[in-house]
This record gives sequence, structure tokens and C-alpha cells, in this order.
Amino acid sequence: MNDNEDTLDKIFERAIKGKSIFKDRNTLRIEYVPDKLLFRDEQITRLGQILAPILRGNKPSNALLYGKTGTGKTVVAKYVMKKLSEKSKLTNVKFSFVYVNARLALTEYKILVEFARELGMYIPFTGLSISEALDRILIHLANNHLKTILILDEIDFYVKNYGDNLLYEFMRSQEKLPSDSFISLIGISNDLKFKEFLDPRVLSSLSEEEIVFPPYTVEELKVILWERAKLAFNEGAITESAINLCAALAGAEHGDARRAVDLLRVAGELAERSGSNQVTDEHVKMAVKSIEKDRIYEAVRSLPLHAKIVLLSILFFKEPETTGKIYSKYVELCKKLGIPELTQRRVSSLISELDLLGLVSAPVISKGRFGRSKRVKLATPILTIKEALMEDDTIKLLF
DNA sequence: CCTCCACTGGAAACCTAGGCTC
DNA sequence: GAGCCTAGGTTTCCAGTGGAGG
Repeated sequence: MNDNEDTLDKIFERAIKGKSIFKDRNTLRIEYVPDKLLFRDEQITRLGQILAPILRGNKPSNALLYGKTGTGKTVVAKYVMKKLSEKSKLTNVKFSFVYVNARLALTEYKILVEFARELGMYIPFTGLSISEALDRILIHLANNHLKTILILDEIDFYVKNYGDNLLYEFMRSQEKLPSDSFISLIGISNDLKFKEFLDPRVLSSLSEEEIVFPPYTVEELKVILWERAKLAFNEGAITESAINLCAALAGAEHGDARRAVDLLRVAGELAERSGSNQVTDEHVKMAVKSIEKDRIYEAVRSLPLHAKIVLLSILFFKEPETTGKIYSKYVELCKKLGIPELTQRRVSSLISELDLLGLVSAPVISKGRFGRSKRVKLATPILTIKEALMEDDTIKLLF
């Protein structure tokens, strides 16, 4: 029996016996909201106090939650909203809460589209002005006497890219709404500096209440992971040192619980796939690599065609190259494909975008007499990028 | 100290897809 | 269907620039 057969055999064997590493892998998903949130009592209480007035039909203050990624902001917000919804069934007050992630929505307009969709109304994905879209939402709220709490996640991303117009409109929306409906805004931010971009009026209104989420310590992460592991894995399916390693790796960054839980999930999946019956340190180490690879793969795959061609052009050079050189290569590739090429100005922007995604590194350097340009080189394993680029039918023609 | 390369990156104009009103 | 609107991507234009070589 060779290794493959051996592995398959183990997997099938376990499937038959109904025994697996996981008891309930859903508890390790990002969206999962646990019944009990650890080390966040203070924040939960504060947010609860802030939002409680809605149970009597009054408008809660706007609030701002901030802290680094994976410090529990989103999960606390969702948790409190869940509890609040349950409580509201006992009273007559009807309200809705809407969760929108600004970074996933991408544009100002799409935030509104998302907001509307969550309220159960339809707004066309193009064709309306922003103010028209907002007006429609307000009319909908007014007609249905809706009290709404809008949780705007990654609000810093939105403000940095689009300014605070929309926030300002939300703040002023009360003037256009009857007294029995309102929008309260809960902003969630990874970055405190974004306040500098806000108009003072918006700032004072948004940060009527502020809740800070400190990073988890490694010790706290360990406890959190243990709690999750108990729900997710079968008895004895994970070693203590594997959990500690997850906690240590995530703690080394900045106490990122999301990353810690992610590591645990992927490590579990890898262990299961390899036919092992226990998650060990080795699986965690493999998980680190696997997560990084997936990230790159996904980033490349979702790139628009021209960005992919630019990336491929960069791939051709072993040494760091200037924008000019890469542009010539890019033009050459476009000719081969028989598609019209973009201007160098645009390609320069595309390179900057690839830099932002972390796929390439492209700092601007000066070479004195020989001009000033970006120094472009890959920042990620070439094989992974190649593999991901091959997925594209058009790009494939160039290999 | 000055020059001048090979761009950078801001600003505005332009194009396209789609929805609006009448 | 005409004539209007907007968002988002792109092109056009161009002033600005860090520093090696003179």
C-alpha cells in the first residue's frame, strides 16, 4: 500500500466510524458569534448602555468603536445587537439593525445600496446620484416608521477614500425624518488617525460615545482559543502546544483573535486532510503558509485583466525594474494578445495598486542623472503568482 | 552647486454603462 | 425615445522632484 492509499484509507475509515477531528467547524468561522465573549465585558456593557434607549423607542447616541484588527469590535457589536433584538421581542418597539462593511462595499454608493438591501428595499446599482439614493432610503424609513441602527464597519477605509460626506448626511438625516424614525450610527474603525479626516461637526456627533478595544494578550488568546477548541474539535483532537502556538503567532502581531482562530481552523482542516487524528504544531506551521498562499491567490485572481498583464510583465524580470521597462514589456504582451494597451500613466497607477495589495513592492527611488522611477519587484513567491495567473483564460495564452 | 533624466502623481477632461424623467 | 443624470475607469496634460554626474 503506498502513501496515497494509506491516507485515503485513514480518511475513509474515519468517515465510516463517524469520527473526525472536528465536532463543529462552524464555530471557527469568522462570522460565528459565540454565546459568551471573553475579556470584553467592559465593552459589551458600555455598548449595551449606549443602545438600551432604543428599547423604549428613543434614539441612542452615535458611537465609535476602535481598536486593531481582531480585537473583537465587530463581534461585540453583532453580539449586542443580537441580544438587543431578542429583548425587543418582549417589548412592542420595532427596530432594525443593519451591518455594512465599508471595505467590502468598496464605494460610497455601494454602501447605500447595501444598506437599502439590508432594509429589504431595492436600489439600482447604478444610475442614481448618491443624494437620490439616500433620499429613497430616508423615505422608506419614514414611511415604515423604522428605527434603525447602522453599524458601519471599517469606517476608516471609507473616510480615507471618500471623505465624510455620507456621514454628514446621515447626521443631518434626522431633520428629514419624522420623530418616530431615526438612524443611529455605530462606526467601527481599525485606525484612530482617521478622525483627522473628519469635519469637526461630524466628529463630535459620531464620537458622542467612544469605546476602545485593546489588543488581546497572548494569555487571553490562549483562553479564547481553548473555549473555541472545545466547541470545534473532538476530545483530544488538538494538542495544547498547537493552541499555544496559534496564540503566540497571533499575539506576536498585535493580539489578533481573528487570525488566531483562523490559524486554528486551517490547521484543523490540514490535519484532517492529511489523515492525521490530532492537530499538532506542524499543522499550525503549515496553516501559516497556507493562509498566506490563499491570500495571494485570491488577490491575483480577482485582479482586472490589465492589472494581471502588468503583474505578468513584472514576473518577466529577475531584478527590480523601473516603470518604463515594465511598461514596454506590458505593451509587448498586449500586442501579442491583440488588445489595446493602456497609457503609461495608468500602468503606473496599476503598479501602485499592486503594491498596496502587497503583491509587489514598488517604492519610488531616484537614480540621479538616470531619473526618478518606481523600483518594482515581486513581494511574493513567484510560483504562487504564476499559478494564480494561469487561472485566467486570456493570460494563459501568453504562457 | 547646478543640471537634467525618467518618471511621479495631481487635476481635469473624456468615455461608457446604466437609470432617471418626460 | 430623447436628453438628462451619475459612478467609475481611463486618458491627457503637466508641474514637480531626488540625486548622480558634471
